[in-house]
Amino acid sequence: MSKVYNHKAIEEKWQKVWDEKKVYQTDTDLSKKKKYILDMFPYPSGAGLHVGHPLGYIASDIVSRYYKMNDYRVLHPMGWDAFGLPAENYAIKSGIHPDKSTKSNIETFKRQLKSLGLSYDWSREINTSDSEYYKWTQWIFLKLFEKGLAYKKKAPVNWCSSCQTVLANEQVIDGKCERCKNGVIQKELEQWFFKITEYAEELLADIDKLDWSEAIKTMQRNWIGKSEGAKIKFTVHSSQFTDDSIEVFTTRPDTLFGATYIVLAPENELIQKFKIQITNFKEIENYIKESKKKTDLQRTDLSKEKTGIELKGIRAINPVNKKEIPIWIADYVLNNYGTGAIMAVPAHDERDFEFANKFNLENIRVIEGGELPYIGNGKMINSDKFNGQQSNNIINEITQLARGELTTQYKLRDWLISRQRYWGAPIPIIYCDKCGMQPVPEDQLPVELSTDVDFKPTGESPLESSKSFHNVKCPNCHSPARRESDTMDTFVDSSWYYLAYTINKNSKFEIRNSKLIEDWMPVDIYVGGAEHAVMHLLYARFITKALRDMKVLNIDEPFSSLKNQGTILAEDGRKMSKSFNNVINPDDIVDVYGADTFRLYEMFMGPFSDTKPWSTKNIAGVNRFIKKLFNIEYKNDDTTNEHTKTKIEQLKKSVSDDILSFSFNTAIAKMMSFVKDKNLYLNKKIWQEFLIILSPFVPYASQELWTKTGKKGLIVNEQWVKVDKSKLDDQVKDFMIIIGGKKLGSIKLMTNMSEHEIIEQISKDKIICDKLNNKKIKNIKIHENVIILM
RNA sequence: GCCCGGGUGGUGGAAUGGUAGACACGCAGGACUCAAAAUCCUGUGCUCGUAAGAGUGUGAGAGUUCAAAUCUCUCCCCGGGUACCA
Repeated sequence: MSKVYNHKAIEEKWQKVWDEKKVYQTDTDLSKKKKYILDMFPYPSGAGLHVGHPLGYIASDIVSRYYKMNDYRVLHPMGWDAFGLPAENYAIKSGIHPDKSTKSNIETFKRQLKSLGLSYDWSREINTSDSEYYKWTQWIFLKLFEKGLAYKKKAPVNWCSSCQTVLANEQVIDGKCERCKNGVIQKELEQWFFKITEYAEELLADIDKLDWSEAIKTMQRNWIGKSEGAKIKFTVHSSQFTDDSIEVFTTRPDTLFGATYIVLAPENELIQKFKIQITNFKEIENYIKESKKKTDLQRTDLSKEKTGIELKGIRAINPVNKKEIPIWIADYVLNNYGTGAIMAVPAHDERDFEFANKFNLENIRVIEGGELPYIGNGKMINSDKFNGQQSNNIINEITQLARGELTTQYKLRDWLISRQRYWGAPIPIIYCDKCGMQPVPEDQLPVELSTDVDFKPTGESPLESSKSFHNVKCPNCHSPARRESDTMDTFVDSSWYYLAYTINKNSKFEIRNSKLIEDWMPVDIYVGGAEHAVMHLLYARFITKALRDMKVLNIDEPFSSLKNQGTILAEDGRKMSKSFNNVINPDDIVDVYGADTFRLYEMFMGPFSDTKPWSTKNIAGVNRFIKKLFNIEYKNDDTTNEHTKTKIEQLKKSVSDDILSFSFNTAIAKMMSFVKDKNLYLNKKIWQEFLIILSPFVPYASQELWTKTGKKGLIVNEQWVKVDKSKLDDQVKDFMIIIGGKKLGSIKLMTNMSEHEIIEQISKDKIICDKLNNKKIKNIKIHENVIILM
């Protein structure tokens, strides 16, 4: 009679034992090698845990358990990225304070995570909205401010004038406000920035040191976007006397003789400077107004029709040939890259070519080569003394001739951290009429969020409405002053959280000169979604480097290796979303099939990093596998056979390898194959070894089965299996025989045979000889399991 | 648009230059059962064939190679990011 697998009883029983014995408390024995295995912490949304979250958490749990059983001290913590926009929007709708809703969401998340049997050390839990945490977010801001790495400048925001509020990009749908459907405009505000561009070169160079996927590394390189080029000044000529000029950035100074017009970004401040000389200024102003309605993405879309307008009344002079050329403004030029102005070379640039064609602008070819626009290198023509030379060899000389300057330009922009929102860490700055901008003194941190705020949009940061928050004394002269009411981007909170986990709850958190941080950093394995490929990872790398330069940290990079999980789609192949009504709640799966089945299913679905659809039907397979384990019979003595010895050694080796390479789906397939092998002769020792291999994947069931074999202790405290390499190889293997690129068939051979013996064996094989048709074998080549006859 | 991935049976996937489809779902047949469920056994890419077998097959097209799902190029489709969602 088959035994019943009662997942609920098993899970309840062992969860209690784990809690009581505190088995997942971090081992701090410094004589052991360390592994810091970290999940990207979740935003505790009101929707609760999504099946996509645990994909990464289960994977990192398996790896953590593996390292613990291999005698490492492992730090494997979890916490909450608790600040953010949704809680605030929810507060506007429901009147429930973000602090309250966030706390209740966290409770739900934590219960859900615990039910999955994840081996987190919950004594190290962190919460970014806790003032003890954001005190240090603010401290980092002050340090950056002190070093000149935090500064203020004007920058545009999405503004909805009917809601009187700043909108996130996400809240702007087709240029309209998501809530009231009115048009959104760009409005300039004084905002705080972090000077990440100061680290552009190092952020780029150190990518080479990282054990991350090439895809993510390439994305980071492209985002930083280093390009070598030149800044060149074009003198502006008008009816009035002027010595003004427009500076452009170009990556192709070699094409200077082909520059037939200049284009300024609509926001370029030079336009205001030339106001008097420009004869069609009204039209220009209209164009600028229109372009403020578009995002950068819309503006630079190559497939969209180009727009622009000429600045009449002024002309620019090409410094190399003194030719007078027109000046235009067009929104395909962005103000935040380069100098906000370009020289247009329609013959050798795609966008300029399209623009010139539309507005009938001149087109001069200066490099020989393919069809126009030709963007490659080649022999110079129409370029005076440079004619005949190779375009890529003249860059220096032509830049000198134009009195330009060779420079390096990055696409990376400084990090805008101001948010006109409530639910974030307040920026610790005070404005005094007498003393100006004053940082909040360190001993006055944290600057706590006040609770007497109104969440209804008024056109100002919600904190402006709080008198207790807003009105303060100047730390310098003690006269009445006002507090900065913007809060920080939540990416600031998540740029340093990995440091906070290194401190156990008994010690007070102290970021400065912390031995504890030094003992654990850097993170050895960082696991999370590829949606964070650029921004979060780049910001965290920047903060780490900045803290290193302040002598707070002694590492260059926070995350040594990175593993990205793929997205889990709904059964219909679309994204899981409330609006499609296709969301799977992990609780339901755990309730019906158990946590072990849920874990095993998510790991068995497919490659860790692939996007893959959920299929509730397919859960049956892994569930049957677990049930089957409870009916496995083994001999209570030492007898076994050679086949079983080889198979268990191969399994130990390949599951270990698969865990380290995050190939959990194939590891599980191999365990399934092992169990269903009919030639297996299991004894107790081999069965116990199998359970150890199984235990990181299904911690509850493996513990139950372990106890059933008569073991008293916990399987998590066991040592990982050792591989006996002498038993690893099969003695007989299938070889494929190939001649002239065609397969003749296959032959079973001993793996230790010599070439001579192999030829002998082949010539004895009837089927192969028939196909060979008496052809003589002159030579053979052996690759792995392929024999090529020649 | 730009940057980065991906496309293999009815389905999720395996194979990273060497016998395509491991493992699992589903389906079909069988065993057990009064019956059903559960469980177990057998089969299962497609086409033709009773079978042996033959042909064909990894989004489309071309190329490199003794040999391509795998490497190169062009195209199509899908996903992630695109700087205020996190």
